[in-house]
Amino acid sequence: MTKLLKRLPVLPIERAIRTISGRWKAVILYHLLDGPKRLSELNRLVPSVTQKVLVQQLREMEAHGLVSREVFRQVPPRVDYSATPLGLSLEPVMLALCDWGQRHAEALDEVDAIADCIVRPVNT
Amino acid sequence: MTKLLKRLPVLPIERAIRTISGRWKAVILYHLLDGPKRLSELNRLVPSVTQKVLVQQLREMEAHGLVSREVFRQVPPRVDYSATPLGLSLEPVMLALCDWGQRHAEALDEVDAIADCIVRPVNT
DNA sequence: TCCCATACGCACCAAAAGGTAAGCATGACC
DNA sequence: GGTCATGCTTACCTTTTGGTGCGTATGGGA
Repeated sequence: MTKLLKRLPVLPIERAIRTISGRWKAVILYHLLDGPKRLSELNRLVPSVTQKVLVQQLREMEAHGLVSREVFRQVPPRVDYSATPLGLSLEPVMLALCDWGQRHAEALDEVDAIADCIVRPVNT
Repeated sequence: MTKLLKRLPVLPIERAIRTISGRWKAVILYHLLDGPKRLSELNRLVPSVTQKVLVQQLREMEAHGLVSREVFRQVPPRVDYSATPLGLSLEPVMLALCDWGQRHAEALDEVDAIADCIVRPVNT
């Protein structure tokens, strides 16, 4: 675990960017915003990510306090990953990033392949 | 220039993160928020960045539409880099990231070495 | 016994990223 | 001629990142 805990930058913006900028991290966190997920679930939700990188990124987000990991004593093995309150507090930031990303695509005339910005399902 | 223009992700949030997550990019953009800067100026403002990486990141931000570059016909050579309107539109997002970064440092008890979040000087 | 689902870990590798240490070009000035 | 300031460019290198392709462990069920 200490191997994972790379020192974060001193500058707050660099720090924030560092915590969410690894491959698949934003996607992973997006899926954890609406509840705990098992590794296998996340793998099914994000088919293109390799298990190795998925575990790696989850472990890193855990080390940075965005994600918590709960191990159940059962077989088959069960481990739930959840967004921590700190991780959840990233939602508006992620939304801002997403809105801007869409704006950026429009500005560069690349709207053809741009996706939506629903970060968390609307609770009814 | 085509060598620099790496395809941006389809997902808006990944796209946004990709445009600002390179080394020194946030710092560079921060300095451009309050007006055009020459390469040498930026180098003095951010002494730790190497010229090679500075140029590289500026060129990439230019390719992504965040930064514009104006070449003057003079000697010594003069090139001004400015934040584009699109680049300027990142300011609130950067502020959100910065606020969150500070919050993150507090949450992890690492407030000792955290910096401020003044993104652009207050116009009086 | 085998197969299943789950959650990892490891060895290896290619590509990407960032950095060091040069070099070149320009015109102006001495 | 040399020096200056500026803005690059290049070669080389190290480190980091993300991926491929295995392997291991657990208990339950057939």
